[in-house]
Amino acid sequence: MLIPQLVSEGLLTEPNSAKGRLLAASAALFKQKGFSRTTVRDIAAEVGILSGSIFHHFANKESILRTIMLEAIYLVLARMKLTIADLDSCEDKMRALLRCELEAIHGLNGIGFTLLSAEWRFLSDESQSEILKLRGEYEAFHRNIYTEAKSLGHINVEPFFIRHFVRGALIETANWYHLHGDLPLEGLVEQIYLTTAVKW
Amino acid sequence: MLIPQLVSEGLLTEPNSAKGRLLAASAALFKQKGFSRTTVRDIAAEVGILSGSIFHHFANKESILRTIMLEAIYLVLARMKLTIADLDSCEDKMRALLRCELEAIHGLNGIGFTLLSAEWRFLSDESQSEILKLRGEYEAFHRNIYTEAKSLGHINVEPFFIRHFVRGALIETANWYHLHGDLPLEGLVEQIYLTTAVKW
Amino acid sequence: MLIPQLVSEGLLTEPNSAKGRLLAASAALFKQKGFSRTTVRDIAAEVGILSGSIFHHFANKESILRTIMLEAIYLVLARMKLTIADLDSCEDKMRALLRCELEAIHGLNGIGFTLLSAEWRFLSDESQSEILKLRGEYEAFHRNIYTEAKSLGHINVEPFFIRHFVRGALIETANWYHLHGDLPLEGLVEQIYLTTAVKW
Amino acid sequence: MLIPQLVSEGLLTEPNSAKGRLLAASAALFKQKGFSRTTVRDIAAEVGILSGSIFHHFANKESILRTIMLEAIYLVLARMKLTIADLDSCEDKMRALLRCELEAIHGLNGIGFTLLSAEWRFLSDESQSEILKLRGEYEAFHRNIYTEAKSLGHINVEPFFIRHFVRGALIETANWYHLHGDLPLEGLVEQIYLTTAVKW
DNA sequence: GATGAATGAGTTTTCATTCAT
DNA sequence: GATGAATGAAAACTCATTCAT
Repeated sequence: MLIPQLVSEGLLTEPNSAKGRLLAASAALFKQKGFSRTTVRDIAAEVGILSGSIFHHFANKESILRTIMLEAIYLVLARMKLTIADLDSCEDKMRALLRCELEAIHGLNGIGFTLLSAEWRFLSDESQSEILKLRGEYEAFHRNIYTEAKSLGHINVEPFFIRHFVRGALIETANWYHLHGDLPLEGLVEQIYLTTAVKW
Repeated sequence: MLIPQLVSEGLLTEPNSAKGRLLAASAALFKQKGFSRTTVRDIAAEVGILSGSIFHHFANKESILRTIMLEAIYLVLARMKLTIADLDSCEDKMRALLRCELEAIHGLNGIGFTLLSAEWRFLSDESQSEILKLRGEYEAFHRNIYTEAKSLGHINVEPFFIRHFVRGALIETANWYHLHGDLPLEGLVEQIYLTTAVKW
Repeated sequence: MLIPQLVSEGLLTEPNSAKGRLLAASAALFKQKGFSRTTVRDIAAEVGILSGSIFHHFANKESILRTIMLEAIYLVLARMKLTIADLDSCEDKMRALLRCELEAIHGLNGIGFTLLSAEWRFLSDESQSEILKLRGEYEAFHRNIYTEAKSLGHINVEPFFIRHFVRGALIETANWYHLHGDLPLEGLVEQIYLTTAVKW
Repeated sequence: MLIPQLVSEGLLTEPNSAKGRLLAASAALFKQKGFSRTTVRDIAAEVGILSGSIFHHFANKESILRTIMLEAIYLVLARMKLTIADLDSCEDKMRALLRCELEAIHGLNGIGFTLLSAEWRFLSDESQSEILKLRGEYEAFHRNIYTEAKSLGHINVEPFFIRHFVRGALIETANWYHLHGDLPLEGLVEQIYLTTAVKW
């Protein structure tokens, strides 16, 4: 889950470093209270330092958010590629991607994807476009699978639309689905697959 | 679109009153800049009064947001019931509801539904549960239609799941679909209908 | 208790008039929440009018307080004179005055004397000196009795001191003595009398 | 007068620290103008910082008042115990306590006790009950001496009553007695002692 | 790297008072 | 006499950020 390779490439912060603990604490607080209502003092208190010391590690509060988001996407991208790598059938890949995205949304690795949409607007314009690029790569990955699926007759709606619909449906699960409830993640994947795939 | 009946019932503020203008301006600003980055001074300036005067009408900034959201739901609920009223076929009703919700999301009437999810976390706990009640009523309405649809064989997934998926898909359209682009709203409705309805 | 004569002399407001109800409500609120934390809106709400309307009756908030205090002193002065009028023995008079002041402090007539000391500092300088004059008259009255008592050997401390001590002791009862508790007012009077009068 | 022991126990703020200077300035201003009419800007200006900086040390204005009051009581309690420590006769102790309380009331050490009663109502409910506990300890101390005095025949009124009366009389001295006038504090102590002790 | 004190501009909020209707 | 909307000045409080130590 940690993918040390990303750390060595500088894309992920070493989780045990001061900076890493700062990021983890911030992510948790941003998720819980929202970016704008989390103060740097909150974060510092969580880590056990004083607020001024934060600025040895980050230029400003926004850059903490930006780093969190960037790392989240790098992580998901890497995981997605790893997961797909040894799958052949298109249907397996579809299901794998659904599962992968759901895991990201529900925070099975790292901070949880919901932060990205929830606090998106608090990023500076530069940070937003920096992340948009990565997101483009991420979305292309998904769309490609649906394009293949369409050509094979697994779905009957344009990849462009179906990917948007599916993304919305998945993100929304953050608001009602609970990981440790009755339905295992596998089951949720199946429900979505059932809903979108061709039926007869 | 105005539904004067709601005004006379006290559920909607008279749009031409001082309070009404305050609400409209606030909603527009919240949508544009977000709740936390809209100052009461911004709002006051937009309406042409001084910031202190706002508190003649609302106890605090949060209660403006709360009022906006409450009115938005009252409005959508009313519109939904009106729309369904003279439809018979279940398929027509499903499409009508899809269209109705999309109109709400894209702000065709009143403030626009996206505000509700985007700024939800800035409501006080009390306001949140007040709105959750109304939302319950709203969701039940939708679920009922899907229950009917399931029994008629129009869909093959449990109403509970399909409603959640559809809601997510619809809300997400706020991030990519543009009202005045190539695809008319009717077409968007059809794409979602196609995606979720039974295919063969 | 009402002393209509004071009303006819313009020293007391007719309690059933709008102004009178305003005064009563204000006094109650000032006592409960303090002058500075009682808003004119609070007062207006209590009376059932809007805050703006208060200023038809009083020039400003401070003048409400001033009027309340003035009336309180007029009332006590009048009651004191009435009470003393048909008493002969000095000891009876001492006890009568103690009782009279305690009744005033515990609000047996009108607003209650504690307001005077508690909110004194919120009066304008002019109001303060206006009231100080009346207070001088009031204190002289008390001191005269103690002067007589000293010459008769009922007390063994200078009237100047004893009056100050007694006033302090009486005012403080507001913080611990309860009218409807075990000790009747008469008993409290006796305890103070016992404490200050000559013992052997 | 400083009682460094209290500082080391964390009950008193180091008077030379930023927080200590803030407290001293606040106490002086609260005494002079009252709590509600002292602004945080007043306080900040007195100390030579900007108003916002106050909130680095105190959560809000009320907590400044609370701290002042708490420290005042800790101080008086400590002084009282120190004073009594090497006295044997009950009459000496009574006089010593009278003197001790008068010194506190007239601000001979620290802020002055009058602040406690004058601004009491501006404390939050929690702060009030926090202080009430300490006050209970303080009053018990006094009452114990009077209990002893009663059993020795020095006074002829129940300790419960006499303590209340004496406290009232002492507090009221703040309104008429001046430290540097004709009567030395010792003389004032004697007058009260004379008034309350058994006479023959 | 961390501290702790302070900044300073900005925020929401308060509220007595005014005044046209 | 009352209304209700607005004023406007001042209040408390917020908080990311800076910086000397």
